[in-house]
Amino acid sequence: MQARTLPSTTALRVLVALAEHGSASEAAKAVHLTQSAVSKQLKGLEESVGMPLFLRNGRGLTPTEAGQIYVRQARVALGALEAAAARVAALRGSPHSIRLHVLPILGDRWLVPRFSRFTEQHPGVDVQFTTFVTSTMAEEADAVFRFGEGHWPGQDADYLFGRNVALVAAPQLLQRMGGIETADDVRRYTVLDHFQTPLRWSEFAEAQGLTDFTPAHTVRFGFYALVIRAAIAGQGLALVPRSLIADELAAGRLVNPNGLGFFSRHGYWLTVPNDRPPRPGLVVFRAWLLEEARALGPDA
Amino acid sequence: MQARTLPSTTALRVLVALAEHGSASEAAKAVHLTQSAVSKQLKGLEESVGMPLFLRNGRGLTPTEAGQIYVRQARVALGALEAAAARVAALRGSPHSIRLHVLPILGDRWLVPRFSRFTEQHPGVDVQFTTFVTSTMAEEADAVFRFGEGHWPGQDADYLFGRNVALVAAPQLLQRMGGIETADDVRRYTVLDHFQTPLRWSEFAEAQGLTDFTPAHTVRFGFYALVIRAAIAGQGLALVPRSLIADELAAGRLVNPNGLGFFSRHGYWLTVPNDRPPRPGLVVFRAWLLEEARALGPDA
DNA sequence: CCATCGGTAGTCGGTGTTGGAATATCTAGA
DNA sequence: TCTAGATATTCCAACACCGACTACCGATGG
Repeated sequence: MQARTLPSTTALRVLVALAEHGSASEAAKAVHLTQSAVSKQLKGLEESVGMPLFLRNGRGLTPTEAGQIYVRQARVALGALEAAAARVAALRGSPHSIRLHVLPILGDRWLVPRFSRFTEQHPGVDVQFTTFVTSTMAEEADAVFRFGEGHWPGQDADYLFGRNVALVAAPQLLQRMGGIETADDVRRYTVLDHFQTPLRWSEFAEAQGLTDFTPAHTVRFGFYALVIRAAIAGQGLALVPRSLIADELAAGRLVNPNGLGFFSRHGYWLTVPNDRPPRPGLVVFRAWLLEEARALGPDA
Repeated sequence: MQARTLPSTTALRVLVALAEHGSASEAAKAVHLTQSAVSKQLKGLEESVGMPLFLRNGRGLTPTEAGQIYVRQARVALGALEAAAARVAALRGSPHSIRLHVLPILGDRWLVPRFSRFTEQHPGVDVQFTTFVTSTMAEEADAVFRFGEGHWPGQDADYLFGRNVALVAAPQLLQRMGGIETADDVRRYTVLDHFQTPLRWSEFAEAQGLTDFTPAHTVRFGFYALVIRAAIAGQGLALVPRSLIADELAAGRLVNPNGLGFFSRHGYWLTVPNDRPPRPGLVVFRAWLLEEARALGPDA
């Protein structure tokens, strides 16, 4: 009943990772493959589809219209599979398995890098991650990472970090555009934004006492990873939680002119439904997570 | 971000085929693999999930609770991929590619066996099948096979066949239970039914002039293939369009006691949306299809 | 204009997966 | 117990896939 062979699941993961990271090299890291493999997966997929899914622009990859369609559907497909795994795990009801719903940027930049330490300390706890959003996903998870002000009905929320937001840019951009001394200088720049956290720039303007804040140009992205990527590429200014870009600041790929930034009302939280007793594994995980967050310091 | 490896897409197709056919051997035919490969795919899937997905009862396979969850989600995943292919094909807009939405039983038993003749005669037409139902699927298809009375708003419908319904049973069952002379004898039997065409038995009773028709027992299935399979296995009586079981009747695996049956108001139709001009390929396909249907004879 | 840098594409070889054929095993039913 | 019809297993060949490496391409900066 099938005309051609269906794409493999790794091809789907590659596709989604490409869309989220905008580059084969970075997508490769995310899916634990090499750039070569990612490139070939994409090529194979494009051949089977019969048209290009991503545009090569010498500076990364951007999805074509067909690519966007495929990415969206790949997300649905992968989400379905994760949901199946989650529901079956719930069926098994092992008290030491927990299901987490993680925000992509948080998983990539913060949780995964330090998660190996947790598995070393607690080998008995089986943690299942999920990053794809399907309608029922949030309810099925034992704990959900969320972005917001800390109030969600029916949820106990523990603050992790993310309120300390820094204004960052690529050093070359600042050099070219003539530096940033005060917040007012920001007006001359292109600013980079994220669809789902659109309040950042108005919060920034408010915190800096700026009125009539209208940047020269705004570019929006669907994924935070792309915002960071664009900032590194010198495409504009970004507002990013400091803890997410510690590496880039240390390496000098991004700079924080004059220490400009602010404390946001919005941050990253771990939420647990308060209508059911927490699983034993979850208690352990939450304790570990909060300890890791505390290690970032009081102003994270 | 993924704990274990995700199932391959062929594993998903195998899973769905298993659920629809209830047997590894038949599922193998449906997905164009051998029974051996199907068995191994299932085993691999169960190992990665960590619990059995199907119960082996010596007479086929029936899904466990976990299996049902996985089958449902696999269906969603495969549907998403098919939708992606369909939407991209629409994007490409090749006038000679057409997208069909086929009922599983019709595809398996009627369309696929004779479809090779079509591709021989019309190599230029690229036909894409879809059997999985996702919300938007029916709208995206250029033509849809439907079961009903022939009236759908906004659709032009051509009758194919399926109104000539036969009462069938396995010969051993009749032998054991003492044969069926008149429709009245049916009351003593277990009858097999399909969730989505529940009117068959009441139509039958009405056509035979039976009042107070309450069979000894009713067993319902989600797929018509399972109804036929159960009938062959001697689990009860079934009402099936004659054209779908010509092979079984000819081979004696099923018999039609006393020629009992009736002409239903419901049959199989090909419907085409009447709000857009049909694609060139579709015109060719429809003509071919109606010719094939006419070849079944006037009483099909 | 050229060198460099950061990225993608292609080639080659080893490895692991997968499917088919044949066979063993199991179960229900006579 | 025997048989028919199903599933499970074993062995093997073919293939897909990944990784390392190299080639290549475009943008950028001197």
